Amino acid sequence: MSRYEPLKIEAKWQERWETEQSFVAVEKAGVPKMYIAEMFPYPSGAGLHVGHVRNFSIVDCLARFYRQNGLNVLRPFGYDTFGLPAENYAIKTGVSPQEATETNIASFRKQLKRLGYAIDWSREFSTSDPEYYRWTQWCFLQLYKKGLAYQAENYQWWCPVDQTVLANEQVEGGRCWRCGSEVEKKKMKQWFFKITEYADELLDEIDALDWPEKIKTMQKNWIGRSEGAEIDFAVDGSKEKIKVFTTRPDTLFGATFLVLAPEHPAVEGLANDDTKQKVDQYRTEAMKKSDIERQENKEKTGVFTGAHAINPATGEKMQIWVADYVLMGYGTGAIMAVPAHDGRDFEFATKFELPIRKVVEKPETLVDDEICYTGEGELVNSGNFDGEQSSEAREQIVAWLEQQEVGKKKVIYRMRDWLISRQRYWGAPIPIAYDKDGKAHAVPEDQLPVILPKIDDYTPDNSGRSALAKHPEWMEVEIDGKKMTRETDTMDGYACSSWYLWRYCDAHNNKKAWSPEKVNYWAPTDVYVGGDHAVAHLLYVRFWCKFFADQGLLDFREPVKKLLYNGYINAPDGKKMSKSKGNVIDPLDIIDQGYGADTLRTYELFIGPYDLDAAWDTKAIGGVYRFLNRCYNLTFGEGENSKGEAQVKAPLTEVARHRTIKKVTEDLHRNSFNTAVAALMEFVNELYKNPHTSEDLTVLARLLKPFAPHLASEMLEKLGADDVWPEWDEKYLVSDTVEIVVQVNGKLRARVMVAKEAADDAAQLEEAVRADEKVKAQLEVKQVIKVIALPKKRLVSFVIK
RNA sequence: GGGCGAGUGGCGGAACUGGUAUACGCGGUGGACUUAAAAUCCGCUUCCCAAAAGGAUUAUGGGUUCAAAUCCCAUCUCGCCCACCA
Repeated sequence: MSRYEPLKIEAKWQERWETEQSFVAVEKAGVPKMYIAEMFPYPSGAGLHVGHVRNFSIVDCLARFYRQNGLNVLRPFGYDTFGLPAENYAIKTGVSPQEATETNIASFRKQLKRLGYAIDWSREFSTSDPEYYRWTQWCFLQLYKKGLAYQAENYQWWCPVDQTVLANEQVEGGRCWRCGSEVEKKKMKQWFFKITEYADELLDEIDALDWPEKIKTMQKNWIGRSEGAEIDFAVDGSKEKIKVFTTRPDTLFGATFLVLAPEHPAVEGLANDDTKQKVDQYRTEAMKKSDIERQENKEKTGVFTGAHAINPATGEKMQIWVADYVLMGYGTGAIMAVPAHDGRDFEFATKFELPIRKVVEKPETLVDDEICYTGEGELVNSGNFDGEQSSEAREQIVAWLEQQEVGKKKVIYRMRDWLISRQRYWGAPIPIAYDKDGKAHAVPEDQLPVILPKIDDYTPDNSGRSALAKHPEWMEVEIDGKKMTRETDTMDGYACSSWYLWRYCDAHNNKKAWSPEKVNYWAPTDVYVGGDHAVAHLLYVRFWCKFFADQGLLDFREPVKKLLYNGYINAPDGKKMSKSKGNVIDPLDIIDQGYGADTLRTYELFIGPYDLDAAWDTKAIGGVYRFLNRCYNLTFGEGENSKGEAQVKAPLTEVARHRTIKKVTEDLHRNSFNTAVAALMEFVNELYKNPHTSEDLTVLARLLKPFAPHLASEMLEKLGADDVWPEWDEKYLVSDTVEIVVQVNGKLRARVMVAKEAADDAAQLEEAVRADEKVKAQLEVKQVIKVIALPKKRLVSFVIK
């Protein structure tokens, strides 16, 4: 008898798939397509880890499942290669990012092949290929042409360690997402993509997406739409006006002072001789503080500017203060303070003894002893608006302000435009050059790509520019006959990953970024699988999709139909795997220990629901190996461990077979991989116990193939069968007699076998159940008040007294 | 502080629409095979009780229902996201 030797089987099938180019996808008119992808990885020097394997195995399982179901499947693969780690590695070791990336990709590719993934390798690319970033630069130019790529000088997040600016999305709790160091504010001229242009659409279409609620909520929070009004407050004795944003214009009559952010440009002109020194000192100190420090101390601080504003509703003079609880980055950087109806204003007013005026009456039903009431209610002390409901007064007051031209309705977003300049070498150069007056010009499309030159010293020079600035020979360029200087910033890596899903559909087009026919055949991506980038990447792809749809280059406005967000694989102790802790599990080690790729893949799908984090269990993987071994023995064994081929048709396994087909099929449709594997295990246990047929084994192998493709292929070859996904017949799932559960006063008291015909009718069912001895004994002494017979649920419930 | 989600054996988890709680796997344990071990195969394994009968049990306390892990309310715990956002 032969033994299950996964490594041998796997090498054989991997070689065959390679030579036969088994997974090359071709557009086929009239055949339903299925485009499945994972979020492409950054190929780090550490190689694949088990977290990747989980992510990729989900994709592969679905891709193979749909392929077996006759769909035209696209399952591509690529690499997100630009980024800091390669550059920092280069600075440390002198190995160029180009070289390191190539080496890393080679090892990733080797590992991926050893996992037996059904990848269309003909479409492979990485974002640092000039032939790829040529089109990333082209995308930039399209945005530039439409005014959606622009330059602005402003305070930006700056990471002093990585020496680059960061997008808002890359600042996590005041720290750099890459290196964890505290970020600073630095005033710089930078490139932006105008994602806010699409803020409303990005927000409004979230609800319709078949994405996890968690991700949808995060995106909504991130966009952070708020509706309100912008109101002008005249400065007393000056022509100056201060614009404030408020979501509660209904409380305007209760605004008793204004507060400006320390960075607010108007502050300077407001201070008088008496207050100037104090104001300047407060501003300097506040601006020195990092955001983390500002957040740590929530005790309100602030200074009076000495100036007053006029409340446009009451005509009253109100003091103008400076305080750091007002943020320059949100709204207008100035607020009207309504201490009676805002907690923060209340705290501030109490501390500095500023007036508090109630303008919203708490509904009497509310017995709330809070002095500051932030809810809705009837307006008081509000002139003509007294007696209105606050929720309705909002509109009325705004209309009144609009009439007097001192305010207007306004919607603002928490989301900022996307800052894409990076002062680093290892990224796609921004295709812009400056003339001698410093004016920006687009590099003509026929001069793309702007090649990232090979250099020796990658260290930024501390000037706020990338290492490219040290190469004047590269920076010089002639455009339309004029000498110009190239932009030395490169693009955020997220720009590169914002369109790769479409490049997969037409990966080697050297005339265009993609041909719309090909992309519109495959895309949008039907299933996109990842465990990271909940906001940034997934928001950017949606943004570019809408933009390119508007340019007529895509027929769809949402790039991802279904998003699966998989959980992490943690170390056995539940902690994150990390190199420094030395608790990393190497997938190749597991394979080479003799378990093989099939066991590893199946184990990672069996470990738990795909969307939850799971802890690696070194022992549990043995259980999956035993299961595959049993599959092998059923097919290749000579009877020692199985009951062999049945001479007659075996009704027992027939039922189990159809039940299993149904269960596995339905489970895969709802992405319940762990229960699908469990169903296969049950089926195998059944086959061990009962005489079975080669039909049983064929079905087993077909159902097993998405999980353990090598072994399943080997089994199918032996059985002389194809891998077409089997169908179940409901007729096998109903038997002549059915088990009826009998409950008495809600408790399970008996299980009674009843003929199916009788069980299908409520009256007959009750009669049949009452005939049972055990049930009789239960019902004998007491009076039956109510009987509920449910044929469909196979249940009878008695209530007795 | 606000929002969302989750709490089921020794462990990972199953129960999809309220209807047999604890599938499947790990671990544990008993047996078969073996001189022995490994591998393999076959049992048992939520808890209480010597066994059966029986009882209890899905974080805790209430409620709705003939029937609740599932629905509702409150409390506790954990996780994630947002957060001086006007």
